[in-house]
Amino acid sequence: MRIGELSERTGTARRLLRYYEEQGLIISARMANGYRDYDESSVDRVIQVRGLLDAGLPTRIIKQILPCLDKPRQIYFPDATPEMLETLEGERDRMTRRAECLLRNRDAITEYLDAVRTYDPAVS
Amino acid sequence: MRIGELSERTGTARRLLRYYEEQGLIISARMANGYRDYDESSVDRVIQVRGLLDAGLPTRIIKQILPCLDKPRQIYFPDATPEMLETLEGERDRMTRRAECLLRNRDAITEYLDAVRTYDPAVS
DNA sequence: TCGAACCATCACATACATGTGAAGGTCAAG
DNA sequence: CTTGACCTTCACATGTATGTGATGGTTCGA
Repeated sequence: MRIGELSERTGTARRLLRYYEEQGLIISARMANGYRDYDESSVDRVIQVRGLLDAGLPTRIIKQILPCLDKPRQIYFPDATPEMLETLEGERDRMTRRAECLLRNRDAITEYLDAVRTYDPAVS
Repeated sequence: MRIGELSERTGTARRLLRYYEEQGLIISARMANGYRDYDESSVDRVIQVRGLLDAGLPTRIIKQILPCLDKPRQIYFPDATPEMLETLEGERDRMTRRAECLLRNRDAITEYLDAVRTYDPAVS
């Protein structure tokens, strides 16, 4: 598919799709006329990337995480250097802390909303 | 305490503490000589703020969330407008999605690390 | 009383993700 | 064959969080 369709299906500006490609987060083939050509899997990939960006990860880190998500994983094993594995461990732990922070604060918001509605049921 | 101590205890640059104050995320009293004066609760507050920033929330949103976290919550109730509550609900849901995304990807990293180590136990 | 270590404000710079628009090529439908 | 809707690259602009440094006031110990 061309960039316009991918853009619509992922809700992502064309500009950003090109940017993600420049950052090595997605890839595209090229048609004879130079247009980018994406396959179906790009849709999920872009959604993944956006989710991680929204959760505060920079493209540099996302790029390192992506190989972990390619499902038929047989390939790309030998690339893993010890430093890379250490980075991944660190990021994994950081993601855990981030998620915990989000859930903790989310629960506080829920509590607050419940309290407000108990105090004044009219506002809900 | 003065800004230097708060900076050390939270691992946050002085510059940023002033910035957070400017954005309405923390407050400080002033000493006679103009120095900022923080109380103990500022430490937790700053750590909260940093966690949320790291998880991708902008200061604008954090500012709206913070009142939910003040523990003796009796106060500040009547401020809650319906629009504010709607915003909070939206952010709460967004935080849930973010956390899920993080955990999902974290698990994929863990799986990957396990697989790599099964393949080549030497690298761990 | 001098110097070091704090503090203040202000301003400019940077990294990153994103917006926007110019200048031009491709292609299909009228 | 032209128009409009795509696509390309390039470049400049923006917002947000952060870094860095200048300039000057305060405090405290040698």
